[in-house]
Amino acid sequence: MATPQTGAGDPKRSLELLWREYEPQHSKPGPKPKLTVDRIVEAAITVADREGSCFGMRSVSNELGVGAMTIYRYVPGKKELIDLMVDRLSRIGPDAPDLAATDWRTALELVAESTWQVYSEHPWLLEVNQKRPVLGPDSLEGYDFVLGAFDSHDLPDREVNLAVTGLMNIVTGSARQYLIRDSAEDGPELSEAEWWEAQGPYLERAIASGRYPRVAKFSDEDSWDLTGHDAMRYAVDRFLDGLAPRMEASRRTPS
Amino acid sequence: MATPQTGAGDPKRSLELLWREYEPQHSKPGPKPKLTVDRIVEAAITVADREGSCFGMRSVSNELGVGAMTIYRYVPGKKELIDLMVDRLSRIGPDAPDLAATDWRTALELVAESTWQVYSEHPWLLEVNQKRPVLGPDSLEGYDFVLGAFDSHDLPDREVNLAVTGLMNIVTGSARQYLIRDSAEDGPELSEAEWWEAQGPYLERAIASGRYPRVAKFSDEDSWDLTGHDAMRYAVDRFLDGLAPRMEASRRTPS
DNA sequence: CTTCAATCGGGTACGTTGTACCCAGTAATA
DNA sequence: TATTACTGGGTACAACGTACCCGATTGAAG
Repeated sequence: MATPQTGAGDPKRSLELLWREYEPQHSKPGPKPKLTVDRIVEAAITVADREGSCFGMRSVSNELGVGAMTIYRYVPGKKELIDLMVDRLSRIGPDAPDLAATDWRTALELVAESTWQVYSEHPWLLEVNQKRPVLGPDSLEGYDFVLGAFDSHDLPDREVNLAVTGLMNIVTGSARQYLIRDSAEDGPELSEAEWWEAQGPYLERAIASGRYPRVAKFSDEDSWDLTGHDAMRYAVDRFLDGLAPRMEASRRTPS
Repeated sequence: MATPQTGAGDPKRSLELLWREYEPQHSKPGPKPKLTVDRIVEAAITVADREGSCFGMRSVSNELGVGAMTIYRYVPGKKELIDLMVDRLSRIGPDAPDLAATDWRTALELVAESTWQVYSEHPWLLEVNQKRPVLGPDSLEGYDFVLGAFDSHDLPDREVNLAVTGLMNIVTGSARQYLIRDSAEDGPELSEAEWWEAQGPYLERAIASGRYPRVAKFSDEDSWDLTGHDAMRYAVDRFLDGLAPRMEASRRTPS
């Protein structure tokens, strides 16, 4: 229960794993390893997609058909494994467009949409609590990729950083609100409709009490049923609206 | 480990608890209850502030000086308790200003700042994964309070909803990035400085590899050390910049 | 006052989690 | 062939949420 955190136990080992600096060409005694870190990470992602963020290490072992403790020969612990999984999922595909060749706004919208897509496919990502930024090779490449959207502008470096961080945080924040419920409904929890049906009478009574006048004023309309994607797009759109004048002012002249 | 979710087990009981519709005036046989739900919620918040989101039910019992299972006489389970804690923390103080009497922009900035403050004081809130919106009395009152910022405007209800949701998601998203690390460092985890010191060599080597040209181009500056609050403010400011023309266009004439 | 019944707090115990530890088997080197 | 490092598998433990039981307590009914 209750969301223990994801940080890094032994940072040295964790970073070695992230940057794949291990495996001394394997001319050591002993049997050859049956697994690889990458296979474990891939299997763990599969399991997490199925079981949600509360996936168990035993499930990962099972997915790989090995003993429960075998994984620990490759990965120091669950926290480090999650770090690897997170970094893996921020890998950008080979068919990614060149953001530098695109208008800055459509480029950033594209980044937001594709990030949203990743969250849709792996909602457990939103339930993971990273104590420290992971910054593995794939994350770094993703960041580098996004920076391409600012290539033809002279926005100060610091502000570029702020803009990218802000955009990602907007997408992540919106996704958390709306996508978490899609992941791994374990057991006797109820559906969306059932929840609102149960909650309805209480809300009606509360609104009828007059203690929430402003909510009451527009509660009977369908102003409520907005999808998560709508919410994300609205926030991103307003954010980009606000960013626009600064981008235009810093547009680099083609000289 | 790994973030099991917060939803609602039995919705009926959970909602009764949220709306405090229990306790039939106590003219029943049996000993008088030693505790109240509110005392439990308060104690649980104290414990969570100290131990982080991975606080244990036994710690709450201990804080109250009762047996481990006694809490379960009042609250069906941990998930429901967390729901109550979350709702409790979105209560607005009695000294809250009247947003309707304030300029819309400063009003929304105030909302963002005070939300940030709540997260600063209770970082474990950011680690909690709510599967369904809680919408208890305090949350609803908080929402009603925020709606006051739009009183003197004619923005469509749906867009008001989108704007408020967006603002909250921006604050929450930013807070998650930067505030989670402050909560409950349990055991042999390392400090911020140690982490960056350990990560530094890897990043330098990665950047030197030339695979991240854009990151390399502005990595040696101090464009990186932005505080979480800076990041939040930048995102909120751009969002409000983008919202501004729509707010101005919908300003209600004093007639 | 006695009896009944409902409800209290406390204690014990179970299943599940991450993972520390031990052990027998394997393969490269001397 | 003997040595030695390393493998995967199994057992075991502490901590967790919580189901369950039990004696004690207190109001209502006779």
